[in-house]
Amino acid sequence: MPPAFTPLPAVPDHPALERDILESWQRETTFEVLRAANSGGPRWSFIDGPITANKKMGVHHMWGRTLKDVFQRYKALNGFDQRYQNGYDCQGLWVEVGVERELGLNSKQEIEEYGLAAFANKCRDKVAWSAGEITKQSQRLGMWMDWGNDYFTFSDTNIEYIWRFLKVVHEKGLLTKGYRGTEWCPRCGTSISQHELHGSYHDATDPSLFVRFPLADPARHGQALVIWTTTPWSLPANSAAAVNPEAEYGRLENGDWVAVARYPRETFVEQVKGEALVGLAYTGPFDHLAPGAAVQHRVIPWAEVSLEDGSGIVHIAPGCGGDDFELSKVHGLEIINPIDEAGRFLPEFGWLHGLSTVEAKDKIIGDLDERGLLVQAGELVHRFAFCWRCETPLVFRLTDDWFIKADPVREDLLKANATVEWIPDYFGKRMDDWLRNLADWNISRKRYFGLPLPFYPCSCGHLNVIGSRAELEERATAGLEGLEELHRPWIDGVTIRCAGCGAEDVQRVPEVGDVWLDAGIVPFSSLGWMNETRVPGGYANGSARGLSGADLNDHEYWQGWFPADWVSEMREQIRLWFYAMLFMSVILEGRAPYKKVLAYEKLLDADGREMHGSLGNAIDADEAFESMGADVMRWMYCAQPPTQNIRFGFAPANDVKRKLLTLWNSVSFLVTYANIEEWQPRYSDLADGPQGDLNANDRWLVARTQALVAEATAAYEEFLTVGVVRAFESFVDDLSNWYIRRSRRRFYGKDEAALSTLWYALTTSLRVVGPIMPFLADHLWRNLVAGPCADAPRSVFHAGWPTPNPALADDALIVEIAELRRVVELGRQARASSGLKNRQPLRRLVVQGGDAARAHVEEIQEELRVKEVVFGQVEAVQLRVKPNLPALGPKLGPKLRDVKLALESGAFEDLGGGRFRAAGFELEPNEVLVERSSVEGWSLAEDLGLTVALFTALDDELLLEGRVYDVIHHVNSLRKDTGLALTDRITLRLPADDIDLIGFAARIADETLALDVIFEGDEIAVEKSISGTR
RNA sequence: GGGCGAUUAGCUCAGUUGGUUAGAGCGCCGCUCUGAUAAGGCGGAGGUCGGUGGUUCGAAUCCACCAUCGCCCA
Repeated sequence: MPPAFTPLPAVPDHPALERDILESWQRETTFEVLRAANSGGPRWSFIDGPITANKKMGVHHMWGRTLKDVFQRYKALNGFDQRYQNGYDCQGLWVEVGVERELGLNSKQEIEEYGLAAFANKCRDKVAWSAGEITKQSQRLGMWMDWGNDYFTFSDTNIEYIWRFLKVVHEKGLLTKGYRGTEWCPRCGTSISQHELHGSYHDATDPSLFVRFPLADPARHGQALVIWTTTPWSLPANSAAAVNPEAEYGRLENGDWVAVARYPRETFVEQVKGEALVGLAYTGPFDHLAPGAAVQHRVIPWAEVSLEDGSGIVHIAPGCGGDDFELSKVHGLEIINPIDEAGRFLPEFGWLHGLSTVEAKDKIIGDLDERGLLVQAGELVHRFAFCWRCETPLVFRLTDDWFIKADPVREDLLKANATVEWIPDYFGKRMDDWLRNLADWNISRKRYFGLPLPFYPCSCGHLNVIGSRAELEERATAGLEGLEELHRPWIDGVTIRCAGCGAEDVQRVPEVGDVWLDAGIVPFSSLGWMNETRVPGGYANGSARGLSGADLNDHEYWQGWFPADWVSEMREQIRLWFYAMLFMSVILEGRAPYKKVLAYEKLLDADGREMHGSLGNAIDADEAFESMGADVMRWMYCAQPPTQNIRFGFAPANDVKRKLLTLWNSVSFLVTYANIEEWQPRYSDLADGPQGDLNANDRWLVARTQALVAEATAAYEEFLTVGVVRAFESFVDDLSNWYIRRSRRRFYGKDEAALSTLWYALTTSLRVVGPIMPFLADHLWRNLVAGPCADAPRSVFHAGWPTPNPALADDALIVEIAELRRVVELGRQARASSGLKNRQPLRRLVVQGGDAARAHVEEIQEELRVKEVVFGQVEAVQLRVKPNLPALGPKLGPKLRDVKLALESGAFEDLGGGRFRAAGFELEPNEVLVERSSVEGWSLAEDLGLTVALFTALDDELLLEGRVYDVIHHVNSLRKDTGLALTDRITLRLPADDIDLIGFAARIADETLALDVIFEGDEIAVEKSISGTR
């Protein structure tokens, strides 16, 4: 009979075995078979957050992808029917900016010159390429998804769903067009929304200027306000100067007005409260230019004016700052907008015309200096916002944008969020914070390849909002014939009839939409919300044509899969995808689109730095697959608590490999001896437990395996992979370092119980860890189970989730063995402190406490190499008694201190029976902890409630045996040094002086595989025997 | 400026409802095993648990303030 199992190499080659398994999965259609088997079962709805398809993935993407795959696999093992739809985010700035770079385009003007149709096609090509790469990488990671039926957010269907949403928003009166200030990227030529400002703040150096604004009142001739600003480019747009009405202001000898608190060492010739300055007129810093000349500059009160920095007087330019803009509404200030879309000064600013805000800085400072208005120019380092895509410093700019009002839905959003279970829960608070502070959602972007906003404002004042392609076609008056897809430039050629006045030539606004509309609509668009009939392949239209075969589902389908049971993305998605989905879902359906969210922190390099191409510390995913293997990567992600940044690198990967080696070695051990003994496993054992005459250790390992299943199940159900990893690591340690070590010799003979117990435990653990390490688990499953058992599934993923078997659980036994191991561990400590070598046998060990281990005297003897183990009273000259705090604390309260001191100082009376009297209290046995100190001739170790005492005196018999073990040790070292194989037999020569060991010759021969033992000469020598092996 | 987290051994991290001597892995040192063997096991050194106060019989744990770091917002 051929060996049942394939021998394992010394070390696993993860990448190689993973490629093997991928091939097997493909050949055997493992995933498809699993899906089919679960089809029609209970549903578990997971919605995949779309990954931006503009490049390949890095290892930081793999964390989330791993978690998604782990829980989909876990749920599949439990029989749940799932959708497995992957999604790609396909339009908007991310994609555009990448394409711009490739084409060498640097401004919106250059894009328009290049041609919007050609640009759109390039963007689409980029997405198609990236989606292909991401698919391949995800498959390599082991991710099981319905590849080929992915959703692409730039499909016409997705766009139509957003149109429909926007129409609802308009009907509810939530859509507004606003002339507002926003953060603006001058390079991209578009406003940047609140949620896009994430991580955009870096320290930057700005000028810090103190500038004179001469007062206009003739009575105050020669006097000036000294204002402070960090944005010189905004000075030509000045309308007002703000003072803190409650603060004291003073006039210096030279006529300059400043806040007194800012200049404690100066003397002032006049001092007034800020409110007294309010209303004073002054000459603006750039009144020689037309915009400034047209403004009545004056002093206004503002309680927010800080006395912590600057001069205590603040320059106000409502066209250049958010606070300034708000103040302009309160005080009716003129608004001057100095810059155009590209961030350059407008023509009416004369000599500044065409300069960028950065270029204008030095010229403005120089000009002020020449005109004697500059008091002081320094520099200041502060936090400043940059464009998230191109790193250009953002400016504040007033612009027309489209908004969805936040206030009317805020309460509903908070209520909906309260129904969501967030893991970890503090992320739920984050979402609440975000929702409470939410400003109106700026949904418009002045860009090209994105969702075309379906807004058609008519000159009659009516705003037409188109809700679908059908509606567009019905109302179109021109341009339909050129409408290839719902993207610019094609959509821009379509004009419609106004529903208000009937005008025939109403044009769409040029803006496109925020990408988070694209992603937020997914729970509706991909599931077929409000769609009457299912259209096979009907999702993949427009730009997505040819990229996917996804269906347009119908409303019944939507009802079956909405809301998602679970979604999972990285932390920053709170204010992005999670938020966008929540918002859109609350508008459309009045409830949250997901029930549970698992969010996780950030991936850093092994030293805790962010991974950046420029730092050279980024790890390419493909490189990681080939050097670590996907399982090792997945293990690292899963070992990470989601509340903590992960430190990812090659050194941590090596630690993981070493841990996995213990499992590998354990399997290898089983395979080696099962093959030698020609042992065959029975698949039915997996359900029923190992058969045969099990001893206590066997029953313990079986019970321990049941405990592993229970712990892992609980952890998976909480969506915390780290719990699974910890349970598994501890299990493998128990299996390898207790079970195998204790049972080793049983494997040298054909012990059916030992073999089938170890097989049962290992095989069950593979099933438990499969979702986390699918490759290694299936690889070993195929060797241990699928190979030898004809009636077993080929893949561990067809074996289902292990069913707990109460008949095999035994908590008492687990406690018993734990106690035994504690006794052994203490015994080792006692041995170590005695200074005697482990191979020196000792006479006697006394164990006090640890009664649960009583049945294991023989094992303790073997482990500690003592001849006798006695459970009983440890003889001791000295007792130490300590209070049992949890018992005595509540009982004695403050008087506990007295008892404790009395016991410590030895001022107690032994009442016998474990009772003591101290400080006037009688203490029961359960209220004290008694410890013993070492006695002459004994080595002692103790732990809570457990004391072991090792009798260390040696007699002749013990010394003789010690020499026997020394010889065995020495011979085996020689065997290894001379390069003998493990099974080689030898002829052993021992020194003639050791003739007194002749009584142990058989034992020595047995332990060293010696066929002959000869006592002659004066050295130990080994020689390979030619008379055969065993 | 407000909010959410974090701070425990050289490094990476555990530490359940407050309880006795605060743990693990890696690294280091020593020992050990030699039929899992280019593995395995055991022991040791190493910590004023960020700081200061407070609550309590008792605080790494609860509270307040402070410091440092990260994140979110203004």
